[in-house]
Amino acid sequence: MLITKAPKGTKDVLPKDVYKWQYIEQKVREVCSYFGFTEIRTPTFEHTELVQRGVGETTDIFQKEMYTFLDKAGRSITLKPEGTAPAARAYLENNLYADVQPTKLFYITPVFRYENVQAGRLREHHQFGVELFGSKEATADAEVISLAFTFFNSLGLDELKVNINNIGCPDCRPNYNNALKEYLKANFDELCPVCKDRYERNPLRVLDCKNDKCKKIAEGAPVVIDYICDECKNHFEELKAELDALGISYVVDPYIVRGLDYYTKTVFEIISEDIGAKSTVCGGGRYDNLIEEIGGPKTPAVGFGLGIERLLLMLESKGIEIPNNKRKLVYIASLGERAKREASKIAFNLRREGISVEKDIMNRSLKAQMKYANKIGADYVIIIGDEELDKGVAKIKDMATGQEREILITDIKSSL
RNA sequence: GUGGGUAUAGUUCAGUUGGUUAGAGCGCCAGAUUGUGGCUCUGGAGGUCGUGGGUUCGAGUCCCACUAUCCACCCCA
Repeated sequence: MLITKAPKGTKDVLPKDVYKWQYIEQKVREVCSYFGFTEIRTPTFEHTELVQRGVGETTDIFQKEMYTFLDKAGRSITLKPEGTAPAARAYLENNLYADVQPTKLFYITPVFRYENVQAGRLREHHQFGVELFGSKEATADAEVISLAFTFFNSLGLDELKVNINNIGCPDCRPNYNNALKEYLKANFDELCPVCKDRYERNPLRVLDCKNDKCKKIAEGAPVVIDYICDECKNHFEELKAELDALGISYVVDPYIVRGLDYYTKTVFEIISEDIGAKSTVCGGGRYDNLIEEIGGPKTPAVGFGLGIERLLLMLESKGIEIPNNKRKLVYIASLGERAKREASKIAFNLRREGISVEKDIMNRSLKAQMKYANKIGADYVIIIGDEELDKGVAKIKDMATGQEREILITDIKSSL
């Protein structure tokens, strides 16, 4: 029973839908090439420690959503829950930082999180992601945001809601953390056990605790953006100026707190209200400490992740049709033993010349073959019976118009 | 981790206060003058009513559990 069911939160992409994925992937590659981003493919699983250092120990992802197991040699392995840490690891491992900078990468990859399933939320989903290593400039942030923007536009999505925020850097975050802790201190005893832990390790996360009491306490808490240092403030202003210049409209949302610990300074997200639960389609930001955190040289970086399943839902809800350009298809209908054999030969030869050809492999009647040809959307049907065979001719029927004419078998290719 | 809905043919769904052989549309297959698709008509195949218990003379229908699935909270893409 269970073996005929894909695991919870996973989905098959069926032949009738594959063209949508191929179209999206094609657009990804196209737009990325315009921006000079090149593709990288990293493994499906990584050492658990990389993921741990990458997304951070205090995140939901690390604490309850990882697919982690021991391999046969006792190594702890985790299916990647996001694409940034693996890309950063590959950047380091392959010394890409030693090449000319910046390094601009993109990827399309499955990611895995053990979550409760709902509309637009799966346990395995696919992300198109982009990582720009080596630049600390706000123009790099804008480059990445504008890439996402252009990508959406290329699919016909233009009324986008881009939210941005700046959550500070290691220099100024402590100021904010202190202010926040000072604020939280009064009600420390009321906090849930998890938040008591967060209070020391990463107080920012207390702000998005699900516990009702914690939420209540967090309501009047100070906002990060009021506490950031001059450098962060300038960075933020520079980003806004850059986006203004590009004509990309955005909203400053001081409450964006991304769910990954590695973010510094810029964070942003692109929201879609109409794909079931209101949700993020694209989320990203700057992470200037991650590379160093996982053992590399201090390297500024910025990137985003974009959920392809959610993107598909969004396109559907907006009524945007994805083009499905089918190839011209020929069906060879045959009647009689000799004609059947001849049909096989003709099909084989045409296929080797780059034409899409189908023929009967079900031993059906001519009528049934015609029906089949119609159902699979054949543009032309070549009909061969023993009568035709004797004369060296075949009938060719244009399925759209219903018109039929007789041609020489040797002329089939030129008649299509 | 929390809450709610649903579970009957391949699919979308009916199924009357529990009562005999569980139905329809679509799809699939086959026929409707001998070698021709779409439209129409006719026929056919296909269901241990999610699984396991219980109540009852009798359960697709009522009760419980489990599982699956959908939706939402939270969080995320």
